[in-house]
Amino acid sequence: MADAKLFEPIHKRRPFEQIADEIKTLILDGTLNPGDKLPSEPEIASQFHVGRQTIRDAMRILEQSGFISIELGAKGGPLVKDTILHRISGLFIDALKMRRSSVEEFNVARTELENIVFRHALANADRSDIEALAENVRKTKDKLAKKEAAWDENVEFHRLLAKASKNYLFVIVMEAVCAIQADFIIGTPKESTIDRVRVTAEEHQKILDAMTAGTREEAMRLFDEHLVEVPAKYFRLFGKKTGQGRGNVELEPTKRGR
Amino acid sequence: MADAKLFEPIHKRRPFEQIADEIKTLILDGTLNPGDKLPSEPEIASQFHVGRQTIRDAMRILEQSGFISIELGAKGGPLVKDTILHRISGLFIDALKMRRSSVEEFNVARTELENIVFRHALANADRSDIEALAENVRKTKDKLAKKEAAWDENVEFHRLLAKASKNYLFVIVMEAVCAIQADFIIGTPKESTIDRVRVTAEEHQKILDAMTAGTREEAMRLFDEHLVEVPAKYFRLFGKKTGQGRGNVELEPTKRGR
DNA sequence: TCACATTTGTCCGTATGTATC
DNA sequence: AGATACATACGGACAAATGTG
Repeated sequence: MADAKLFEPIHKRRPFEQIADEIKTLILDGTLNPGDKLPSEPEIASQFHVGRQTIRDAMRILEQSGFISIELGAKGGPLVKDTILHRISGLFIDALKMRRSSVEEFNVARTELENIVFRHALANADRSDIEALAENVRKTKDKLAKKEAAWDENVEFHRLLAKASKNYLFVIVMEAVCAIQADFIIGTPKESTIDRVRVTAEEHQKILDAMTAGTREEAMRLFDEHLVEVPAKYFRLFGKKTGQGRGNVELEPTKRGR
Repeated sequence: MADAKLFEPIHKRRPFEQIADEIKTLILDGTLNPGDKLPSEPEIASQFHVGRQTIRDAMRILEQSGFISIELGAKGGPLVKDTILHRISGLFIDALKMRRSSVEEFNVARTELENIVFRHALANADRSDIEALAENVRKTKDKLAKKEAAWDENVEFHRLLAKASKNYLFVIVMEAVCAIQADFIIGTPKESTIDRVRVTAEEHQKILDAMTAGTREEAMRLFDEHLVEVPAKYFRLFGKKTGQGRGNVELEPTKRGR
């Protein structure tokens, strides 16, 4: 009897939230699919019998939740597009910045998470996964031969491992881990980058070889050694001001050329 | 030379996005803190020299990103409030629904993640963490004595373990895991719930005892046994329609009493 | 190259619902 | 109960961007 749900309706759900929910449901249940174009804002507004402003608020929610993207111009408008993973990664970074989380914490968690994902990739990878990993290493080496950095390809290797684990939760978490690391890496001296990428690519090759021809233990050992820590000196997740600005705050106006 | 970043500016950053970013930066760098009240919409609009609609769009973004909440009425307005974890959890659920992820996948990932977090909690928990866990178990038993379900308290036990791991990344991930599980649990027959909660609370007590008085191995064994799987029959993450509705789609109007 | 149509982005004015005093 | 202050919502208008003829 005395369950929860007794004190639910603190405040009514706002109309633009309801509309966002309805459209979100249409996407989740497959009525609308990625690639589908939604009607224009005035069109949706008239169909829901609300004003344009309400629809715009709903569009902001759907955009921020990673369900749609909006394109400008004549053939533009709301487009169903799944960018949820990107949004999750962004919120992870925001959360860490908000809590002033340290790079040491990240290194610890990343090591644990990557190891789990690799174990599952080792157990569940099929032929197409191995092929994708091989193709990734090949592409990376091609780029390196042309003196290109190929940082993205090296990160992609880890994403492919997550995909090979056959567990979408691992895919989500690994995507966030990669995004956080990329956020750290920005600002790294470029001279060291190309060499670092080369070493990493070599290690990826050896890990892949061990996955196909070697033993499980060997593969896990190589992967363990592969997980170098992000140096603390590249830590740039905010953490300056102490925050004494309580109460109402004056905002700085933006400069907009009009 | 031929780096990435050549094809960056697909579309310019919209004014309401810039404003959302500026306010977000003020929060992240500590100029604005949780509990601070932002000026009213017209006030912010005049400070940025833009119209109210632009500010409203920015507010929607900040709200959806978990940085502010908006309160109605005279003393209302935008309020800095960190709900990022809640937003991340919501996006996790959305992502799983979008990919029609199975409950088996969730069980596998949850087991792995909870085990890691528990190992780190075991290694890093301090006196106050143990005390918080003990208090949680005590409160749960009190509620059970009064025939109340106390489901939330049992979930909270796992959140407290994540906190004890001293790693905020684990806190984030565990929060998401708990939220996903709660999403599954909705719809579970109520008769079995109260007994289930009682068993769970007993196991929590034993785990806590092992953490304080027992051996590390014993604690981990008990925790392993504690992680029962979410039965597949409670799986209710969508997955019906096949999605043949390509092209422009007619939306259903909402019924609004006016 | 030059209009033209379409759609989002933006602004203003006004009205309503809600919470505080 | 009434006044006040705020977000929410409506309608109309123009500017900016983009694709088309």
